[in-house]
Parts: sequence; structure tokens; C-alpha cells
Amino acid sequence: MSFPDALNVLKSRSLPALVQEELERMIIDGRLLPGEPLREVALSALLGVSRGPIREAFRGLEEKGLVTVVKNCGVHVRTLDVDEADQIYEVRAVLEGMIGAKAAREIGPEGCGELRALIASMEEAVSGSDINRYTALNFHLHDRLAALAGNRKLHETYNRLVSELALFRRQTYVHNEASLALSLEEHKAIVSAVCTGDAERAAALLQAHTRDSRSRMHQVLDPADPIARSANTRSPE
Amino acid sequence: MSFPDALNVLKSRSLPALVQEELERMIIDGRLLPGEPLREVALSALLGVSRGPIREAFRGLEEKGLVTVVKNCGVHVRTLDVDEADQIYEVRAVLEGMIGAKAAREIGPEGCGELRALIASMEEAVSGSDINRYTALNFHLHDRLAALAGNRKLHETYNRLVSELALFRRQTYVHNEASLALSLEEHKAIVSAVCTGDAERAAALLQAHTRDSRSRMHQVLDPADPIARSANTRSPE
DNA sequence: GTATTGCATATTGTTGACAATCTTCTTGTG
DNA sequence: CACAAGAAGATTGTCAACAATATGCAATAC
Repeated sequence: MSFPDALNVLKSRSLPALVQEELERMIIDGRLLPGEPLREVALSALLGVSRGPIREAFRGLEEKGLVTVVKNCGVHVRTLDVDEADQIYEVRAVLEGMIGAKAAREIGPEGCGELRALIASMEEAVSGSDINRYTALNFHLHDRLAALAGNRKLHETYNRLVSELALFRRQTYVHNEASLALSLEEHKAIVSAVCTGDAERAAALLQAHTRDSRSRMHQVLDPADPIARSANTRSPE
Repeated sequence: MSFPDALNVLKSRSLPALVQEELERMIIDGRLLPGEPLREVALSALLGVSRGPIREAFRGLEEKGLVTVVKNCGVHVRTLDVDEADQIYEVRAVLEGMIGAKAAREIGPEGCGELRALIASMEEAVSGSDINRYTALNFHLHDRLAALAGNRKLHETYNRLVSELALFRRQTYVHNEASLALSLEEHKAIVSAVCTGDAERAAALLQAHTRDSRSRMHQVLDPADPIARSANTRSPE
């Protein structure tokens, strides 16, 4: 990091903000698991700050829905049950439809170039059976679509729900090479609809994609579940 | 407050949580205005607590989008510009459609009774030209609809956006007796569609209602604005 | 008169200390 | 041996003190 960059960080970032971001990363990428306690004193030692900023960060994370704070008992990474995950998926599907429609209407050549480059990278990841890379690109593609829809509140609202889902999806995100290939085809179709300006198709494809993801979650949890049955050979998200 | 209630509050509610709720009420009901600074020391004296819990509450409010926290400069009630308000309305319209459809499908006799009672109260408020009471009932009706949709994440997502809009709407919420009467008719139609299980109509009415509200906002800000022109004789929200 | 510098004040950011609460372990009793 | 009570330890909640930073005002220089 250059001196100007370091100076900028020092002047604009407080300890609570930095701590909150780090803890959020740890939660989203699985270093902190649902149900796991977050100990003020241990984190204070680990991160080299006093407990005050950690307490402040906890409040932000609580409001973001990633942790639960119980007076006198401590803070835990929040656990999400299947009912709540279902509810999130239901709302997410509607928002995905909105994202697809708006992105298809608003996108320009630069945006399409970007999405197509992401698809190309995803193709490489599938060829190399690099599941981790594919997962990261998958997330990035959806994030970019939400941003290209051109409504920041929509993007934020979507991201909030997706972050909460991360508490749950990690337990149920199971895939193999066949399902990766299928997922890639779905993403290609979505990007194609968006880049040709077909708002209705883009919306429908993204909504179906979300519903598949939800069905697949149920299949992993309970193969006999009726919702899971609709996910026979669909993509793993 | 009874002793058991007071004991319950004491055992389960921390100072930061109480402070956050109080500040949020002050923001939503206009006692604290957008742009207004929130001084730790002054609030500490006012609320009778030390600065630590206040700082914690600020972090929660920041994550909720109601305040901005700038390092070394302090905390201010967030100001919302018309672009952001537009974006919120756009997302809100889609969520309202979802709420209307789901409420119409899921509602039972108790829920309908509740909504009809609220409409009756709103009729009284209109008869008595009690604008404040009508406003509170109006908000309550929308909140109950969102709850009756039967998806908690949808309700929370909707509430978050509505809370943020409160930062802006207070400046633009203008009405008179004629517009109150019109608003009441719209709400009657919405409740009627929901209670007869007409999901499509309920969704369409709620979306139109939201779009009217947005248009009206623009009319107050700039009568020559093209978006405002579509709100000629519509209801004030 | 204007611009710059220095100082005082107000406020924020962080830390450590103390009190309160919960959990776990140990001891005593039946 | 099982259960209850008490003590110890771990942790959280809050406060006050100190350091750091921003803002406003007065004094000085050009």
C-alpha cells in the first residue's frame, strides 16, 4: 500500500468500521460459522484493538442481520433456518426479476462486454473443474447484474438478502461437474437475454434460476421434500 | 408499566438497544430532522447514559441507513435526495405488488376484519379532518398488509425502505381534505381486492398507489417536473 | 483589508477499570 | 451417589479518563 493510500485509510476509516468489515468477511467466507460465539476479549487480542470498537462493530453486524446480540450472554453468528431461507428466496426471486428486466433495458455495450467476459471466465473454471473459482465468479456475475440494473437501492436490498443467505447456503451448496455445466448454460442464457434487451426473458430466466436454487437447497436438506422434487436435474444454486 | 414488565425490560434490553430505538423514533416522527447533528455528549446528558452505549446505537442506526457517521466529524441524520427517493419508490412498488398478491392469497377472516377496522378508523379521521390521525392509520394499514403477506423477510425489507423514505417524505407530505378523501377511496379498493382474494388486482392497485405517491412527491418539489404531471388529482402519498 | 497562523474549545475515538451477570466447578448435605 | 448451594472464573455492560481531531476565533503579517 502506498503512503497516500495508507494515509487515506487512516483518515477515513475508524476501528469499528474496519472491525465490522473484517468480521463480515470472516462470516461470509466461512471462517466464522453460524452459531459460533464472537468473544469480545478474544477478538480484542486477535485484532489488537480494545473492546469498545468491537462492541460498536457488533451493533452494525446485528443490524445487518449477520449476528445475534443477547444481553449478558454474548454475540453469535446468526443461524438461519430453512423457513427463513425460503422467505429470503421468495423475496429474492421477485428482486431478481426486477434486476433482469432493468438490466436488459439499461445495459450498454460496456456492460455487455463485462458480462460476457465473466461468462468466459466461468467457462474456463468449468473446463478446469475449479469449483471455488466458479463459485466466486458466479457471485460476481449476479452482483454485477444487480449493479447494472441502475438502481442503487435495488442493489443494496438485493445484497442484504444475499448476505443473509450466505449464513445458510454454505451448508447446502453442493455441486459436481455436471451441475456446474448446467449452471453455466443457465448463466449464458441470462446474459444473452440481458444483452439482447429482452427484459421479459431476462426476468423470467433469473426468477427461474432463483427458484431452482431454492429447490436444490431443499434437495440437499431432504430429498423427499416436495419442493426439492422440482430440482431434478437443475443447476446447483 | 407493571413491575413484571419493567423487570422484563431490564433483563432483556441493553442501553444501546434502548437508545437506538429512541433515536429512531425521534428520526421517524420528525423530532430529529435530516442533516441534523447528533452530539454524543448532549445525548449522553439528555438520555442519562454514558457515551459508549450511544456510540453503539449510532452504529446500528448507520447500518439501518438512518444516519451518516463520519470519522472525527460526528453523526448526522441522513439526508435523502430525490434520486435516491425515486430509487426507493421503484423498489417499493415491486415489493408492494408482491405484498398485495401474497396478502390476497394468504389472508383469513381475522386479517380482513382487522383491515376493515382500520379503514373504518380512517373514515372517521377523514370525517373529522384529522390529518395526523389519518397519516398514522395509513402507515399502520400498509404495515399490517406487509405483515399479512406472510413473509417476514418481505415485511422487514419493506420496512427498511419505508423507514429510509421517512427521511424524505416528511418534507414532501402535503395534503388537504380532497386528497385525503381520494386516498381513502384508494385504500378501500386495495382492502377490498385483498379481502376478496383478487391477487392480481390487489397487486396492481398497490403498485399504482406507490407510483402515485412518487408522482406526488415530484409535484411538491417541482410542479413542472414530467413525473409530477401524472399526479394531477391523485392521492397525496 | 485580506490571508495566515496560533490558540482555545468542542467533540470524537479509544482505552482501561469497575460493576454486573452468567457459566462452570467445587464442596457440603442427605 | 445425587443434588443443592456457594465460590470462582469468564464474560459482558457501562463509565470515566485521556488522546486525537476538527472548528472557530483572535492575533499577526503583508
